[in-house]
Amino acid sequence: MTRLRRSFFAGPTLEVARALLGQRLVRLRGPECLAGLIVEAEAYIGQEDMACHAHSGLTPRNAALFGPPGHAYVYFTYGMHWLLNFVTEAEGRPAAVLVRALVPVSGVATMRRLRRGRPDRILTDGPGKLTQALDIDGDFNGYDLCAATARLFVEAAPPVPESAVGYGPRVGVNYAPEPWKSKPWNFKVNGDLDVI
DNA sequence: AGCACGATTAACT
DNA sequence: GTTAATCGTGCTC
Repeated sequence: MTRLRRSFFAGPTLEVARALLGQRLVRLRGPECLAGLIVEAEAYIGQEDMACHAHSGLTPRNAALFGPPGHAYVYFTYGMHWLLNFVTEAEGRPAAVLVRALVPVSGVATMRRLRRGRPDRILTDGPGKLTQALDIDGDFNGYDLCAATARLFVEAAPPVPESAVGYGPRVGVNYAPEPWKSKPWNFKVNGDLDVI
């Protein structure tokens, strides 16, 4: 399987988010390969986007957002959860795609253990859950997903047909003013294909 | 130095 | 449907 290259992540964030649906997120952990197909993603685009962490400028926390595309932006929230993003567009322009849900395809036994024996259907169906299942934390903030030796990257997989894609407002950003609160920048694979 | 809150989850009623 | 958990960050004093 071929890995998605930096030129992919350098594209417009909405296109990248849409195209990421169905692609395979791979996390090599020691001798193991943990992987899942991306079934929900969300775009955060630029300093003008009041729901984007970059809205009030560069800080130590969000620095990776301003960095080159194809790197991870991983941040800590609610005092307990790590969330994984892929940095997009040109270096200096803060934009990213939040990975919100996966369908596990490899290393499921390990994911169950990392998720403390929870049922398979809730292993990776949320942004904080999938980082737990794939053992992704702040150590991956700023990580280059396109490096030859990367242990976290995205592999090309069959694209999801347009008929299976749902568009909606982003989750958990009700604090943001309009129009940002209602931008339909959440992309998800409709139910039936969740079990590929 | 102090404080309010979050791109969430899980365990309640 | 409601709420506790839990702490780094960024803003105010």
